[in-house]
Amino acid sequence: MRRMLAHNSFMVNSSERRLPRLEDVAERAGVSHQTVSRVINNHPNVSKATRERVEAAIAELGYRRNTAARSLVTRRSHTIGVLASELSQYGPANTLLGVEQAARNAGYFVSIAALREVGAESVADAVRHFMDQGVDGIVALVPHAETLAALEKLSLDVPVVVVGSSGEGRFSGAMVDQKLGARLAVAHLIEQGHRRIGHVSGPQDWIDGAQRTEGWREALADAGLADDLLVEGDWSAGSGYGIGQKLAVERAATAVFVGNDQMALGLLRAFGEAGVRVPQDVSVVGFDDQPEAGYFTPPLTTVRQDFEELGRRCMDMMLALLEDSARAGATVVDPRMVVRASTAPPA
Amino acid sequence: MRRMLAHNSFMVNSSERRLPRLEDVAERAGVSHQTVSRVINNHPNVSKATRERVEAAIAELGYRRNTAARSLVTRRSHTIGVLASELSQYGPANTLLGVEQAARNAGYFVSIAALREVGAESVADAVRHFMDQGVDGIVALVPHAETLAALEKLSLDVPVVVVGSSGEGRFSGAMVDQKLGARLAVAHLIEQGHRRIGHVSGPQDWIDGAQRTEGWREALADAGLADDLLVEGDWSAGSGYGIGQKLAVERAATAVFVGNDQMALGLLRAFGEAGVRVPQDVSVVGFDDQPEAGYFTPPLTTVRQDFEELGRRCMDMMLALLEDSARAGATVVDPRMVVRASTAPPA
DNA sequence: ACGTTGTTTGTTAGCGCTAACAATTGAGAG
DNA sequence: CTCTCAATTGTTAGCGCTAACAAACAACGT
Repeated sequence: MRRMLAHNSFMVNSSERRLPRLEDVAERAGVSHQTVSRVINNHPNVSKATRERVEAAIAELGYRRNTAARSLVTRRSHTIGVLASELSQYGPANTLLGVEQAARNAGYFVSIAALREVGAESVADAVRHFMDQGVDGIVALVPHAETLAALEKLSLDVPVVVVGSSGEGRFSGAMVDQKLGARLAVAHLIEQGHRRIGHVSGPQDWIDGAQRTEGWREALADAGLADDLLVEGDWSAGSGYGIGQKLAVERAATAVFVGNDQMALGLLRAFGEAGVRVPQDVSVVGFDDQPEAGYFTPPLTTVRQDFEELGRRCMDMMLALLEDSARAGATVVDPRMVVRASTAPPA
Repeated sequence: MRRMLAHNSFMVNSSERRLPRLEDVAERAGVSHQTVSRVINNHPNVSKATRERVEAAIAELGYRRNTAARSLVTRRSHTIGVLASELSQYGPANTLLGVEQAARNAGYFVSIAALREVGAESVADAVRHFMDQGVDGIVALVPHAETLAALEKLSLDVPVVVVGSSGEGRFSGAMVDQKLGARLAVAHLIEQGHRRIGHVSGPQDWIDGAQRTEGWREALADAGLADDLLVEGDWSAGSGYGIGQKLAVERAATAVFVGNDQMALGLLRAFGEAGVRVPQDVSVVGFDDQPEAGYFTPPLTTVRQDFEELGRRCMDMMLALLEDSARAGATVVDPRMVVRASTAPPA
């Protein structure tokens, strides 16, 4: 008891010269360092008395295991790499939060790598970065089909969970059922009596974009309606605005299902400028339900996705894979309608 | 040359049993492992011939340095922890991207920890997480003054860079000049002839919120105008909507400077419903210039901040601190006005 | 020729931890 | 009172790397 080390929970790290090691704890508890190792790793064969003595010593010294040393011998870094593009978007950002939460709860670290651009080289670069770090697994938040394809071409020796994939490829996946969401949106419009239902889609090379369009098409087919009113945007409010200007002139549809809330915002703006009233003249449905959607002009009917839940599910799946690398599969989160003022029966 | 290992740039990791080590490279190049270490660490005293031989061997074997082993001996993880709250918001998310970009370019890994709630215990928890991981430094993306205070109370032995702090505390900081941004916004309104300029502020316990309010106050004082029209919101569109309803009844101001774009959206919505025309009856200025701001009804005049640049500056500062821990200070990014249709001279 | 530099390379130890094995102890059966 | 077995604890080796030192070698002036 040469020196008294603080173990106040608010004192995260003392300014001592050297951090205590297993050996220091062992000495203090009067056991071997291996016994201390057993205690911190919850090995069963440690007597209760010893365990308590060791735990006391750990608390007194404020001992924290050295991750690098453990990684070196176990070949496990307890780090999950999150490969993300479009992290500034509402969806991916919240998914990341879900992943982080679940990971930290499970004792894992979360490392991120943002994709600078879409393309195989950029993906390979990010993956190399993760391999250098020795991540135990990779969660791919990659909405582009191309990115996913590039990832599948790489020969990886860690498990990969893809967000937004149905898990039919090489990797496990967790996804919000985009097709279902689109069908809900279109069903809502049909229920209100709409027969000419257009679609402002997201880019079709995005997995979610293609899925939503497919759902729109299926719902229309089920109802015996035509699926000829389709325009492709780029997710941005600006593209929605441009498309809205055209649609305002054409006036072919009484309702429009828009691929995301941002494009819907642009559409509403264009309609407003052109004197097309929403919902009296045209009904508009968005997708995502970002927090602002309820304050658009008019408040937007949209499809809500629980991105955080998606992230948590992802991490759950990753943990399962890390325990038993044989297992794989997919988990699906259901979206739901949020009806606001931008939809109404046609005139 | 028993086995031929691929070193195709697309093959990130072979499925060999064991990854090659320094020793393997050394053997192949006919040198000692230490010489290989010198090559990969760019030590000067290696002859050109040897260096080339070693580099060839590295490429042939696809050797990648084991981070855990290096960390164990150097006590450097080459990892930066980003402590973030409100990561789902436009600003912090983009700042994170800037940090990630600069970090990866500098050969650093980026680990994240999201704050589950505001409060000292949550901060201590996240910091402990980072210390367990052995991060070399922490970038704090913490907009609450309280969070920052909690962080300052901890005794940390790694450098900390705070985003949004002016660097006058214990830590270095990188910030967008919020006060200047607010002054620009108010100056723009004054220039248009407004004399009664209200402010819908963000929460005053947020650093940025308080700064913007202060800037509004100063600009008014400089012009000899009253600063009595102040209401505090919570950054959300919903709070902006509620406040907008009240302001629409009171009609005390001819112009409103709103603390962020989202609250401005809510305000516009409330004004629209109440028949208050923007900008004819009231001018509105936002803050942030998120991508959608140009498509509000009407398009929003606002103050643009370059969040990614902020993130990059942060990381630059961190790198400087890591090289020379004595250095500290602050770096400031200037915001700029983006004038759109929501502002006009008073009637 | 000689020592005296400086440059390049090799050897050794050890970072802090866990896995594998070895040793010790105690309890119960014979 | 020994023997066996299981439970508990200790000992040893080594994960892959870098720092520190040692050795070898060349170049140079005297």
